[in-house]
Amino acid sequence: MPKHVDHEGRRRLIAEAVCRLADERGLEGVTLRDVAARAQVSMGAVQRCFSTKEEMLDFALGHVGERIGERVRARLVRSPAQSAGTALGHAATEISLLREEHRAQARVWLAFVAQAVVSEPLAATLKTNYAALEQTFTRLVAEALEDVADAAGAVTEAGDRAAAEPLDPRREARALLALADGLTTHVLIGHLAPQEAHDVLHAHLGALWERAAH
Amino acid sequence: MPKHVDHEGRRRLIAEAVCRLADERGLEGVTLRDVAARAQVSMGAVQRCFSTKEEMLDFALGHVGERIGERVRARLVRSPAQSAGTALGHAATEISLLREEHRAQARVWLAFVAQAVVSEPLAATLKTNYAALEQTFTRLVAEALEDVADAAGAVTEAGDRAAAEPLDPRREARALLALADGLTTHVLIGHLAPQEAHDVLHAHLGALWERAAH
DNA sequence: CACGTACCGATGCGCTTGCATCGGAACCAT
DNA sequence: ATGGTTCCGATGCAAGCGCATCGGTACGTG
Repeated sequence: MPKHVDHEGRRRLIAEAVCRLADERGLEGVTLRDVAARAQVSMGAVQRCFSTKEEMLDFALGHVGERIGERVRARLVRSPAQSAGTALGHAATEISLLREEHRAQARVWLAFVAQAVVSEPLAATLKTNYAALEQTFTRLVAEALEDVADAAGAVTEAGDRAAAEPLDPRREARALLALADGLTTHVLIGHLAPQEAHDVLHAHLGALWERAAH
Repeated sequence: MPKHVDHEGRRRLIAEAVCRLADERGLEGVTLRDVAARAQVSMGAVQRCFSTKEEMLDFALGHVGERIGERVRARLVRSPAQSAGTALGHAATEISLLREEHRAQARVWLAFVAQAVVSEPLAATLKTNYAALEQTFTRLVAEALEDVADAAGAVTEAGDRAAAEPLDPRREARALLALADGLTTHVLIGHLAPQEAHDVLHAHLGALWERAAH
């Protein structure tokens, strides 16, 4: 058995080079040669790790998706003492990628989303990620709504609670996810300032609590 | 004075060819040769209309933006008899590009948004369009909120009206716009069905009326 | 210590891209 | 008619692309 290298590690290394390039010049500006140069490996090494360019991009997308998912999860375990409501707020803020240091991730994400519209493998990877996020957020919303409803119920002693439209946790999670994505996009193209997007997002969450409490 | 051709008309013709191609293969798949072929003109004609490819894409983006803006405006004047609230609902539905026949426009729009992140001219064109949309929606939201507040005020006779967080029309308009964009994106990549996105959007609007009426 | 195997980096190939060039066709004023 | 001007479509060109290939190198085993 001759020489052995850490293939998986190299794949991740290359994936991050892809991300850095996609951040700077967009996905169109990502070429095998530039990726190799940025990852400090030769072009042959890139080709041995991924049999085709699309496979490389797909892996890079999965890599970014994992990082984002990890960040949300990390944020949740980092602030467990607080209420489910604030946890949801933190998760939503995290997923919006509004902070300057995550702007690059946001650009990469948007580039991949646009590409996924015309690339079936990318779309599949993307859908898996969104499905996981939706599940996480649905759970968070459900917990937060229960908390608020309980608190309100204790105060009004189970008073007038006949919502015209019942709050569906999954629907609210979907709204939150879509809103976060839309805000991220609008910040990226410069239509909104990060602070403005943050305000909109938290106003939406505030409205959600208000409705939950009646 | 020798031969003269309708330059502006040809530019629009080419812009629509660009859109058809961007819909099918994404913006990366748009080449001068394919555009020329699709628009039934020679490559030289394309080059005479636009001095560079980026200028062509920028014009095409402006073209799409106009079409979308026009559709929203047309929808508004088509249903003037109804309340400001339903008008806002129609406009929001229209801007979400959820209907199958507008899916192509949505794909093109998303492709341009992604490209604008790394292209300053495209970003400028995009920002202009979003600014106009935000203004339109802010006005619609303000009118709708007034209507609802008046109606609620008449019933409760100016009763308990101390919103914890006052409804800012512009902020609500921004939320609506971002939500619509996010939902459109999620439909495009197949994460949500059009019907599901429609439900989320109208649930959001419903919540807005509920809050406005207290 | 030497052998064979698995990896590496460089180079080549065919193709496509955006853009520049140019001879000829089409038009309007004279 | 006719001349001059404007437009057109084909072709050329250099650069860059993804991918395939191949001799050399370094490693782990017998």
